[in-house]
Amino acid sequence: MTTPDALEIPNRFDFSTACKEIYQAWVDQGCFDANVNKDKKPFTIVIPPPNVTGALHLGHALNNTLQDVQIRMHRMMGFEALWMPGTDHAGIATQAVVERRLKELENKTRHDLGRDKLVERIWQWKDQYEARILGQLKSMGCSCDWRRTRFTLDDRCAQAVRSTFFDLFSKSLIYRGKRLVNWDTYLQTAVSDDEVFTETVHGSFWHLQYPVIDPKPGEPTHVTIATTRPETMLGDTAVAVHPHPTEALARFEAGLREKWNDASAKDRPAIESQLELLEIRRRELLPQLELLAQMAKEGRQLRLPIIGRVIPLVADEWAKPEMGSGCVKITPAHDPNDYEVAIRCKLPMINILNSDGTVNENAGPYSGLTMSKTRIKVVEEMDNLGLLAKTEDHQIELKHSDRSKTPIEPYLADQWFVKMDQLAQSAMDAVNDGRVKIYPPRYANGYLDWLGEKRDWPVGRQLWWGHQIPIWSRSFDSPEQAKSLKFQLESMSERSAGLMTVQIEEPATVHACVRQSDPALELKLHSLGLVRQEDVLDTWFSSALWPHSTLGWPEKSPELEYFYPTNVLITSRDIITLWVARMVLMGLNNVGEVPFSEVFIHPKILDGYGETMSKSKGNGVDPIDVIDKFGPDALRFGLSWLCTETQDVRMPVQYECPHCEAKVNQTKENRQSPTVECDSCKKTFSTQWAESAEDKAHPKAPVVSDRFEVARNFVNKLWNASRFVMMNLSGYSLAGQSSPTLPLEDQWILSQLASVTIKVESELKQYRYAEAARAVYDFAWDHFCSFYVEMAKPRLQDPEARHQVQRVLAHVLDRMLRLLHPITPFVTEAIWQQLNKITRTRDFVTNETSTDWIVRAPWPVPNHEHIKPEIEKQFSHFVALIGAVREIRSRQNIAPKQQISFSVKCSEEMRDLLAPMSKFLEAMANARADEWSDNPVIPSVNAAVSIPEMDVYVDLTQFIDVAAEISRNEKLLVNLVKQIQGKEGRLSNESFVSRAPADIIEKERQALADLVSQRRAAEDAIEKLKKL
RNA sequence: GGACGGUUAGCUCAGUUGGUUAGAGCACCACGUUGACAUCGUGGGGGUCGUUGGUUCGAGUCCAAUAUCGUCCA
Repeated sequence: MTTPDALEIPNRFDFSTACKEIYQAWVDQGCFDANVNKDKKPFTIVIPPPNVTGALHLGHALNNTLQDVQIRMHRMMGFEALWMPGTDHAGIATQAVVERRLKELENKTRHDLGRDKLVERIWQWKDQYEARILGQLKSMGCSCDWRRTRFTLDDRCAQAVRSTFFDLFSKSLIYRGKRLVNWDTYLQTAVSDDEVFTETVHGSFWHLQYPVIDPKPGEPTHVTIATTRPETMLGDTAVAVHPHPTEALARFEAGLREKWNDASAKDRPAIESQLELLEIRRRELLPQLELLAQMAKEGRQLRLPIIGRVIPLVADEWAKPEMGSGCVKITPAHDPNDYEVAIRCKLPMINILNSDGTVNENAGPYSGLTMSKTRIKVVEEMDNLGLLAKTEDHQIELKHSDRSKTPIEPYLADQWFVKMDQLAQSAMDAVNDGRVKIYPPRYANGYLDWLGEKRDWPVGRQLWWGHQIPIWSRSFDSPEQAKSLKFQLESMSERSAGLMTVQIEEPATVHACVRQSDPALELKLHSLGLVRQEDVLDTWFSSALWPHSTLGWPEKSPELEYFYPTNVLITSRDIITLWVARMVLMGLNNVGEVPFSEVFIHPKILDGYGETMSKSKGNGVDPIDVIDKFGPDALRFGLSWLCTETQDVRMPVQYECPHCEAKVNQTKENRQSPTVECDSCKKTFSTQWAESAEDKAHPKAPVVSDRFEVARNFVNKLWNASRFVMMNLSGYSLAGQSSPTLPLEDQWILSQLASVTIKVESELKQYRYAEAARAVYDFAWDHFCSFYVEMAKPRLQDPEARHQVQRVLAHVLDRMLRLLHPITPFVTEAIWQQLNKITRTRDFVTNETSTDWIVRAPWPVPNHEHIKPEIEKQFSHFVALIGAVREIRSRQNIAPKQQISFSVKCSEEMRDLLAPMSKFLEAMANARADEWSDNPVIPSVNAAVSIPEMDVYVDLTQFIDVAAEISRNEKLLVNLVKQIQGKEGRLSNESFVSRAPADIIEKERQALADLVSQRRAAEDAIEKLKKL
């Protein structure tokens, strides 16, 4: 055994070099490898695969820390713990990033490169960022089984995707339909609703007039419609009016009155004014609408201005008599509601949009103009024709593409859908009956509400980066031709082998779905005139399969058998619907079991302004910056410390100037600048936004937050406490008889250790990370360092006591390290290695030999026999006593080196308990106890302090600062009087005495008596002091 | 418009079933550095818990209303 002296262990944990070595050793030893092992129970987490769009930020760091804590804890508990790593191809997000760079750096579009070349470029990007992401995870200490690393676009995921698609298609759960697409005219692709944001912009409400063809006497010559998008009139194929406007208006009014009844007084005036407007509308507009409804029934027609097309006036309930002019223009190809009307009324559909955002030949004279130019021209022309009735100002909620920030042009396109009815129901059932538990439970609402809508899932994307839809199609003019092709396909051997399935989409399109990549079959289909669908699948389609595709599905692999269902999914709340819900329903559909039994939703990390961190806002923080400055353990402990149940984490961040290390607050102004000038040294540094060579020439400033200082300090404290223990273990041995009764302080720390062990485990199992971190922080800092280690110091000098105190120190340190290992893996491993050099037997409860690596050490099992509430209570007398003495010292400004003495008035039991601890009072407060008795000699000049069951008299004969002592007592007196008044008031309250529980009343009485005696003591003291 | 969450010390946050004087870290003040740790130690000052009303012997905690901030879904 070698015991290091102070020089051998530095007084700082050098995380920058140690962590790399430790991590490599863990990997080399296979510490993170999980294998099918029937002797152990599995514990599995699949990582929420980070997008390969860019590097990880602090939100990912939080997410992955929380997972690693669970994995490491369960691994120590003896589970076969598998953390499945991987990344997500992230469809449009990644393609958009690569396309943008292509444009910026080479001034090329994706069409210049072509599909294959672009996809190749994206793979290069993916390789680069995947490496960066996995590197970040490793720096954080994530204990993933890297041998199993997967990617949502790799071959095995592709197999899972095709099998799933084939299965759903065979069950008729996938179909093609019309859907309004959010067309991004800049990227020339459709973007999903989730990739769209709305912005209120200033716009207008134009009232246009369409002439009636051959109006009869008494009939209007024009029909007025109002629109915010006049250019779409070029695609109008009808104008609709409600078939029964009077009834519809009455129903609307009834609804409004009902709302008035339920409304609060504040909201009523608004409804009342609505009702008034309704009355005017009834008088002035309704007769006209009735007339138009009649005309619609008669099949009257209108002439669409500019284009000259004859369009019908139709009766349809979509036209709301309470809205606008009561009539509505119908543009089926650019509005989903109009599309429905067109289906009901059998109207033609005319698309006027080119993919680049210009209007096509259907737009007549404006063909080739952009939509916005077309709008101006249309309005001008309508005005010239005298058909522009009026123009109103109007605030419009305009959709924009999140990727390109340009306005969305909506139009209807063919789209593949997954039918959600049964699938959604299965996922709702799983949560309702508790097979999947969501923590915190309130998040189940959003999940259930969203699934409850059972909206079909549009899965096609007009992209090149993703899983291409495995369908080959051919359209015919007549249904007979389609049927004949279907027959031909169905007689092929591949169909009978279950490799292909065929369906007809009305009226005359044949779709063949192919189960797995099969060039020969594809060639055959091609020769029959079938062409593969261009679209790729929504990125969430492959993500939805992640828990089982990573384990080998569709094969019945041993891993799938053993590790599935996984135990918990840890993620953030914004993808509960997009991802969590879909994993549940796909898991149930494909494997027949839920993918995980628990879901933990953790808080989000916000910046100093309460905004979510994101790369585009420029307020993201690279966890590597934090690791470089504070170390990975501090990052992890800090994030766990902040991970409370209800609060998002607000984290103001600063640039750290690379020239002078001063902090520069990150603000809304500077967070997107490529360079920033330091407030204090006035030199310039660069940021993540630096692109030009000139900007990059400035050194880059890391972005950090002082919210990690708590954790950094804690890691340092832990390191140094361990260092102290190790420096004092010479002669240590676990062997040898210990005294039959341990001294109070030993029993106390062992009791605290057992309690904190129970608490940490139970909190972590409930995903209450902050509580667990706080519990272990308090134990390590306050209980172990501030008291136990301090009390160990005199005992280590005492040959009689040394052996015993070493045993307890080693035992507590060993277990504390294991308890902390899931949260702070590196520093605990580093200490463990040092400790192993001194001794391998440290746990006097189990007598076990310590493991080579703490990562493989057993999770500490609390020793319930050590828990002694009465010991903890007794110890609190000591804590109170030392506090009282220290306060007097401080108030009297007595130099620390100056010893003082005091007497204690207390019971015999208390004397027997505390007198043996006198040496600690000398060491910890430089105070000597002269006497412990029920009637001590009281020093002539003293400061008296009353604490529970004791009166302490500190001898101030040599030190008295009368003024300070009077002021201390007066302050105390004020406080006491306040409390006494409160208690007296309560106890003299008849209803309190008669209704409150007896034990509460007794407690109050006791407390009051105590306070009164303290008040008398303080008053006496003041009186005496004033005489001095 | 709907759902959910926040509002407690200068800042960032805890506060379990309602029960002594509402806690922590940072910041602040005073004192302290010849071996665990100044990324430290000791002590101190500082909040009546967004507002209003209610239930109760007793409310930061339960209920209602209201203000305000945020998130998600329409």
